[in-house]
Amino acid sequence: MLTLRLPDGSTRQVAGGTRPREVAEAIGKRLARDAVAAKVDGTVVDLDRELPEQGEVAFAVLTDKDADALAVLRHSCAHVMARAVLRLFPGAQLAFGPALANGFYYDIDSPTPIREEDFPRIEEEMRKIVAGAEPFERFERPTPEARALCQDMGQGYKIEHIDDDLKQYPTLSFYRQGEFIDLCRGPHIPHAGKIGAFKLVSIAGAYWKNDASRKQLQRLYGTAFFSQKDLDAYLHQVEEAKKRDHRVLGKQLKLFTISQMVGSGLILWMPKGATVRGILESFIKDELVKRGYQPVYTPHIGRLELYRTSGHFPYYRDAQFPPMWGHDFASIADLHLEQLFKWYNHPDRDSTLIDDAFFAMAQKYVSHFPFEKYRNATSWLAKAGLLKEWLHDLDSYLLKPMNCPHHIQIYKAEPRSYRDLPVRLAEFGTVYRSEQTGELSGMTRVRGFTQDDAHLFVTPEQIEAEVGANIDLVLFVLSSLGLSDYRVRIGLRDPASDKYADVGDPADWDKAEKTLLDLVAARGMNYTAEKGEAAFYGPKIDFVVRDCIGREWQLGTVQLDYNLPKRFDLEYIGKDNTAHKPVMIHRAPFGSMERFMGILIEHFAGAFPLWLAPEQARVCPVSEKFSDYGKKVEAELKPHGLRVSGDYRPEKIGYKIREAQLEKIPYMLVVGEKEQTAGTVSVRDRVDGDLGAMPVAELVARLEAEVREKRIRQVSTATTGLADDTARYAE
RNA sequence: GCUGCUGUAGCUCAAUGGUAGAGCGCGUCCUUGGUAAGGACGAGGUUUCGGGUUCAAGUCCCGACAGCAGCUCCA
Repeated sequence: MLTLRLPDGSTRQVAGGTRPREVAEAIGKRLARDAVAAKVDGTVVDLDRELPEQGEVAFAVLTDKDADALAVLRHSCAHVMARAVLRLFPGAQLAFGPALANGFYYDIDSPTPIREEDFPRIEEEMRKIVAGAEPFERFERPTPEARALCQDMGQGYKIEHIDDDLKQYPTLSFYRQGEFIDLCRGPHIPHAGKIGAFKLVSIAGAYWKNDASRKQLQRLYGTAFFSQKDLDAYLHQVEEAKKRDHRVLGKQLKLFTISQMVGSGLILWMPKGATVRGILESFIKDELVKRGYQPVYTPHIGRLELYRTSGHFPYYRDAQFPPMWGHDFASIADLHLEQLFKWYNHPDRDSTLIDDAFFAMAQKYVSHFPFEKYRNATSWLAKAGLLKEWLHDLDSYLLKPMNCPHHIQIYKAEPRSYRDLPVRLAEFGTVYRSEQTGELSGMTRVRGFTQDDAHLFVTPEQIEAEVGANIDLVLFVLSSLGLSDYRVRIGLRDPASDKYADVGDPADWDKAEKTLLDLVAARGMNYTAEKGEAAFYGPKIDFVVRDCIGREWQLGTVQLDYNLPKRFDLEYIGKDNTAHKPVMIHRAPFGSMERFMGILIEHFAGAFPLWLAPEQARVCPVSEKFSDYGKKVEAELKPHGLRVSGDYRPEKIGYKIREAQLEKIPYMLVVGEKEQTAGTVSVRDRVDGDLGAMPVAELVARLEAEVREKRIRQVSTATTGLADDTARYAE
């Protein structure tokens, strides 16, 4: 006998090996009809999976009301889509096809590429399959047989998956639906007829096993719901979310622009955007003064030697703008070195061609390069080595990819005593990174950006308090702006990755990682610890938010670093009158002004709270006759530091209101005959509408209070994910 | 960087291989008004750039550049 603990708290005795379907039938006809899957001790299973023989389990029948059921439905819909594709694209091979937070995808390798034009006929085929309402039938095979079955079906990726990841299991499960069989862990809905509505969304490339060195497959995205109504609501929500896109609003509200003449990924802040940014910067600066930071300014470039010492140059070469070599030959040699590597990856290229071009250029410029040695080198590796070595002896300047090396030099500029620590050096430091073209995105991923950066040099005893204070600072900043929809990620090193191979002592890493984990745990914060997410010099705590289409972006960050102090040989004199190594904390509560602004635009849907609004109020005279009075009101508000403008065009009041409303100006000040006579203004609130007339002094008091309190009246927190990285890998 | 899609007026978008259009915005004039769009007229284009096919290219082909979506990357 098996005891089931039902969601209502009651228990029920059933025979061992009973199926959830039978339990549902026993409970009620309607439940049996609506059942989609079941949940046993937190695990979602098919309705036909046998329950344990004995003991006691938590048991629930899942219907279309449960989020878990929706995920099952979507995974099943992925199978339906794959089945349709196999019918229409013979020879197509299937890779992975999981459910996502808002839909599903299936990675497919088809001999004839699938195009968006094919969506209607794939959907048509899917409709037929759904109408057929055939059941999803689970069966298991011993792993060698399972492999053979995949071979029979010509599904090479499934075989590779078995060989790579599933060999340790004695048996593997498949799901059959009509002629379609797929290696799959499940669970699935009882039959395809449960899929009430679905839609293919997009198609994109995706690498097999997420590895850029492997074959690129086609990833078909779709979504599915229990009803057409839910699908329509979702699509509507997606459309609404897109209206908040900072790239759209940034243009509409004249906050920023990007010019191809300046370059892609380089943000030009327009006056209104710059106003918001300026206020945010002042806000942070005020906090930093209170928290014992000292301002510094450092230049935008630095010697290559600086970044060789810090490790940035060797580690992130690809992501940096090339060094400004002091010697023309160096840039040629640098380019040549790159070509050598390319040539190595494409052995069909003729290396003598590169060499000839190289020599022709090189001999014009330089005599102290070991030409003979280079010519006689027998392997590409030897050539690359010579070039590298020679280049390494040359100095140059680099656009700074990070601020820390500069700040470190300020620390080093004077002898430090333990009495001076912690030293907290802060700067809105602008950095440049040559991000891959495919990565650039509005303000959220750019090539030049300003970090609200600071570096803290502390004694080991101070780490806990200082990291803790910085976590608090980030939380304070986020809450000041009403940003509550974020997650906390602790980035740890991945010992298997060579990214961390040469930097730092494993003991220091362990110590640093433990410190961060302990601090966050002590605060009771929810977090995920992710391997391989650490910076190359140390672990970090990141605050991650989502944009309007569901992509995740790191904003605030606090990073602990034992390594750069060693690389730069930093020290302070301790109580014992001997030199000690300080520990560094890198931190940026906003992250970058650009990215933060982009997220903030979406967060407020462009309707900034009064304290941030680039234009706080606009005077709108009812007719030109009252322009003079309007200008008088404007002049009375400005000395209070209020950002006020006036609309004195010969337009009707309705038109002026509409424009101000679309520009998301918090207050519209209507003045006409009545106001002029009474010496008042009629106040229209962006959110609440007409507030009636009031004296100017009352208006000033009202606005000043709202600014002082940094009052937030409207936010748009609902994010709609078209994409989601919490994919459930149910193969 | 990879795969796919896209690139037409300041913005959003039309235009079967045959004279490039609309709405909004902009300018001028009329209108002087009471809380989300008054009216008239007008200016505005090397259809991203470079090649090619064709009697003829915004339209078809190739390449570059840029944007979008996804993948990879992200100090």
